Amino acid sequence: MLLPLTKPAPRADGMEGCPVHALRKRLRTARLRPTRQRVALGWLLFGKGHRHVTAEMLFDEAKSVRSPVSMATIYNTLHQFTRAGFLREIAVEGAKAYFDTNPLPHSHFLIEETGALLDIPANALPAFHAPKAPEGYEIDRVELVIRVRRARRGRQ
Amino acid sequence: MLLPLTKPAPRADGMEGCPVHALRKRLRTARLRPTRQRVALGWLLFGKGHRHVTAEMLFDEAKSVRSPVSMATIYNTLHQFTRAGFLREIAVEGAKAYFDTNPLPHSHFLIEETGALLDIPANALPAFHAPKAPEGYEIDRVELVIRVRRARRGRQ
DNA sequence: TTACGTGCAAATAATTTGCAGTCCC
DNA sequence: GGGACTGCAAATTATTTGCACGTAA
Repeated sequence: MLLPLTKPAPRADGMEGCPVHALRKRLRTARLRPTRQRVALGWLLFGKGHRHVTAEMLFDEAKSVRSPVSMATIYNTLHQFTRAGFLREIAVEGAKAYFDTNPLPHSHFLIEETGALLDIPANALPAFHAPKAPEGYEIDRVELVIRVRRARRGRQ
Repeated sequence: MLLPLTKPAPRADGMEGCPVHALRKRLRTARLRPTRQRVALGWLLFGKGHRHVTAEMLFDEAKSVRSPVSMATIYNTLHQFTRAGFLREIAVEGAKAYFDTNPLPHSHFLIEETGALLDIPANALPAFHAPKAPEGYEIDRVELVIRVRRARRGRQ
């Protein structure tokens, strides 16, 4: 939001600039018909650097650019994009689900006052060794969220 | 649940055995009147090793031991206990909130198939250095959840 | 043409709230 | 006795579903 901490990383998925035709192709590859709604949402999601969005944020954004889409379609699309590997769903607190346009494994700061998410730059987080999974289980993914709050009196 | 991975750690909060009078005292210290409902829920929560419960689990348990408590009271009590430092709320996926009777910082395995939480034994997780918080912010807490799933064909 | 998509409205799920009545100090 | 607490039911919030209609291939 206000913090310069996360200069949008260059996209690792070959969708830079994301001209509409590339997006349509990408949708087709995922066996998703490039409908007006999906293209509009894809454009909003992937058109400008990585983002963390909620269904509601995307709904409002679509409306504000005159491509209104129903909530049902927002949810359908977010889940289809997630299944296709374009997005990653992030479980934070509360009922609200976040979707991250960077599907690669990485960690987040959660600003407690606003509920905003911030990528933690890979170089800011020393690698750590995940523990062995319990007997009979295997690790699917590691979710690290560091909850931060405004420091009192500007220190820290 | 079935896994021997987490032998309930000895309680660090002086509530071993948790005789009712100690619980009542503890509630009073937190400026919570030791009502029938709060004592019953405290007994269920703290009476036997550490646990990860949802509001619904606690509701059902209270009913099953013939101390039925309304959902509103379950939620009130869980939040009051959390504010008092007896519990820690854990944000996992989905709308459902978990409350951990171990309020000290520690991490969890999430069994994806069942949604069950498992403490990660401190010695199984090498310490790692948290990154510096963004400018103007300070770290409140670190939440690490390692999502695991059944390994295919018994291997790991 | 026709299977896939979309939008609406109603349904769910988890949680919160308002308030009349109850109980602890 | 009086304020803190509880229970009920209705309200909220986030999300899902069912189904008639629309639209891309």
